[in-house]
Amino acid sequence: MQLRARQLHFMAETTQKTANQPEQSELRYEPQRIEEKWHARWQAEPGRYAAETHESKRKKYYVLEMLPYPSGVLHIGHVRNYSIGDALARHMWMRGYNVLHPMGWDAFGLPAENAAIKNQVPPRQWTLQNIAHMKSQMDRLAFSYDWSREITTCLPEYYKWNQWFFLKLYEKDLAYRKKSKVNWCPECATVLANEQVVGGCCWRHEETKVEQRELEQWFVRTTRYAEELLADIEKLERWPEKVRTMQRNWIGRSDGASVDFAIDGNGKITVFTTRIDTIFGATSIQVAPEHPVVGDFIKVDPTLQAKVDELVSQRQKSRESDDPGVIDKHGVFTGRYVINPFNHEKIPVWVANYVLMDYGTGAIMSVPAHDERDFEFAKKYDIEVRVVILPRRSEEPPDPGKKESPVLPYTDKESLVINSGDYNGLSNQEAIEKMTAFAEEHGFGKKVVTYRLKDWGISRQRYWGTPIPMLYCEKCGIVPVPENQLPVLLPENIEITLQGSSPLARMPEFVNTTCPKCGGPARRETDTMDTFVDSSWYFYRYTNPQLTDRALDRATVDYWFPIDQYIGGVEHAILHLIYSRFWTKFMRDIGVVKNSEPITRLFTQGMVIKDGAKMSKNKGNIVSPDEMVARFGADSTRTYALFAAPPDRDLDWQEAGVEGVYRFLGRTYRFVARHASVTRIYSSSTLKAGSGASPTARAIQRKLHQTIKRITDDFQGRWHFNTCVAGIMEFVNALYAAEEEIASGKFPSGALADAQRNLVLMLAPFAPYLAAELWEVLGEKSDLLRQPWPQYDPALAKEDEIEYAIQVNGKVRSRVAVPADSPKELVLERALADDKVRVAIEGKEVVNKIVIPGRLVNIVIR
RNA sequence: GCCGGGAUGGCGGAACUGGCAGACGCAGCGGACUUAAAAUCCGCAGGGCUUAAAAGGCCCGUGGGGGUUCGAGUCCCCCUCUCGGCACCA
Repeated sequence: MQLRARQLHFMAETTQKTANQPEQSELRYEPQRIEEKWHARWQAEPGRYAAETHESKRKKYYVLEMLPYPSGVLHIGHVRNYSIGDALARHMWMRGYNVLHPMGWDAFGLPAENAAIKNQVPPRQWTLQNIAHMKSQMDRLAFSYDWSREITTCLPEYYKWNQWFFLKLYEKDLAYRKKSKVNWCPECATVLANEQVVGGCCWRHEETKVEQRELEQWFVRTTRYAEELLADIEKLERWPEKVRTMQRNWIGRSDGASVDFAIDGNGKITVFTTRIDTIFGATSIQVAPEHPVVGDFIKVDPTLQAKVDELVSQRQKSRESDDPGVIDKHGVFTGRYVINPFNHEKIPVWVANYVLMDYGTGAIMSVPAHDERDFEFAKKYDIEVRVVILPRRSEEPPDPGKKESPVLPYTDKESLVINSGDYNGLSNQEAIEKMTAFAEEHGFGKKVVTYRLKDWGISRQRYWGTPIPMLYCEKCGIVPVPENQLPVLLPENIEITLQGSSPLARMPEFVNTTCPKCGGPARRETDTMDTFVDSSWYFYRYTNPQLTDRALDRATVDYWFPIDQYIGGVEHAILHLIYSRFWTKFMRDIGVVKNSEPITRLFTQGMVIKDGAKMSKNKGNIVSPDEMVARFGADSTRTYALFAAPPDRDLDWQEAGVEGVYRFLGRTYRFVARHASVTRIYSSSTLKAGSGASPTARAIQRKLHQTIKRITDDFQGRWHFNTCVAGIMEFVNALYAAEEEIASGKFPSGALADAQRNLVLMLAPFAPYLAAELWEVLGEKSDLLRQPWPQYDPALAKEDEIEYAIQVNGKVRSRVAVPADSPKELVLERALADDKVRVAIEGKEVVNKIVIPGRLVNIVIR
């Protein structure tokens, strides 16, 4: 507080001095003065960043940064994310696009409940306070958001539509209720989605082991769209390959067959396999401990129970071990047998700890010769290893008795099926086709496609979320809340604890209601929705957030969608982005939108690192944006966030680096302010090459157009904003180098005006405050945001003369300058005439001469 | 284990399609201005050898080893380390 007061006092002094003498060389760059002045002006102009309607004649551009959780304060990671998006938005505005650049709040979620318990503040109040503060931080950083479109997911105006969409999901049989084992985080006291379990622990509490509980849950049938979600990844050409791969793996399609093995006695066990071609090599069947058949077997042989329990506890232990990767394989022989439908052999049934109940059928056929896991298991329990496939037709079959390792997959065309009755001599692919057909024909198997993707469990036993709009009536069963009764309001004034069931369940006035079907007593669903529901479709709502009679307006959505550019952390590569893609497809199928994918181009920025570690509260290496803004200004903070590293890479935050950017902005400010009087009078003019104009001025102009090209290209392509900023620095350095001539008055005024105006325009996306100030200093009244982006002119960027490096055998021996566009012959002639080159090649035989236009000459001698 | 990034001066990074490695910035050193300091402005700066010194010259150098090429930080093969994701998926 004290420091701040002193700072302000000091600034007041200098401000007065410079205001009276703007041309003095001791001009100071005072970001606080400049930024507070423009901040006040812009705050008084709320419509400043508003997009035009969908009837606009301009081409649309929808740029979006992932909406934050209102935790209380912005951190540097946010600043980086938004600085990238804001630079792009401002650039696109200047390019004449109708830009949509909205912001909102992912405002439901557990931290608000925790804060409520800790500080005795209602979640709503806590959340809204945080939002107000973070919004003011964003404004201070001059992020160009259209706040008229702001959404806050915890407000009924928004979550009403979550509920409406849920009813639609239910109508389409895309939402269903089932009793299931769920991941339970004791710390959160709630259920976690599979996606929220990281290495057996809660994604929020990395130290907390997840438990299994059985509960009635609402699920969304994401698996119905598994195939389309997978196939459409191919269309996402402008997404990072990394994210596409992660999604492909997450969906995890595998093509195979199910095969029924008749149990010796009665019943059957159905296995899933991708390698039916190896079925003659199956020497046992393995089932998951949870497989229903295990219960049946136990009824017959109760002694089995204890053995299976032991197996399960072992698995639990392995899961809790530090290295969850490779666990020991354990198994229990059930004493029972099944019949292989292909060779009618009797093979044993085992219960194995590595077989997963929730993938495939929970049962596998074990082919030790051709699968590493099966091999390991077979060796341990002394089960027969039978080779049924050879990698090449030429190879001799190995002696199975001597085998020390599995023969492994062998899926190429050269493979050869052996020891398999009628199928001997086929390739692996042919065998798969024929065997599957045979199984289908005889009714004991069929072609099956399985996915790793599971349905999305959305029930949360928490208070601070969207109430699931369903009722339970004694007579009618599950009844959806009628649409005209939405929203089901989340009650206020509730006592929040982290114990057991949902806080809502302890509120009779919420729970007890009447059934809309029969009028009898009914209970409300007391679980709330996973907050990923809110973020699955929020970006659509930005197109028309004020609508009260429907979620979206089709014409408006069709105009803005898909999102042209989405920017956020890679940590959302799977969850958020798969749910969002799913939701879009679902909305398309109920006619709410027409597009099948929500996002055209995705950009995932790198993490912010400090002192070698990811910035986090735990590590105590948090940098506060407020502090940076107070010390160096918002412009320096933003520009540094872009300058320190390319946006897709991790960024090492160094305070000295921010100071460096601050110095650069100061240099820019002083130069422009010092020579503003010229620009205020003269209009910009361009110099023609070879017109006898000042060579210094031509050099500046050349550098200017080279810089314009560099930045313009980057915005459209690689986004290496670090080099864009470096380019502007170089340009400013060039202006300083020419300052003596400029001060002397020999420098053409029109050219100086041109350089200054364009410098400010190029700066505008990165340092909006300084750019606005300098624009005004240059006597401009117009809004910089709507100024056309500088036009690149190749003729003006072109060098008159090019310096070639002259190599002899690949080593630079000399340099010669030749006029640009010199023919190769001339360049070579000059190179060979060079003294140093002559010395280097004297008495040697020149075997090759290579001229790379505009770059170098390489003379190869022997 | 599998799938992706990455490794370049004291530090962050640049070199976009194989063509002068180290742009730009930080830290450092020297100078100008100043009574002085801060601020500012100008300059130097990968390592080594040669030289009284400078200029100049020579050699080495992009995690390690090999290869392709007139030419490799960039392409190919093998390896090391590191970060991120997934992990018994049948």
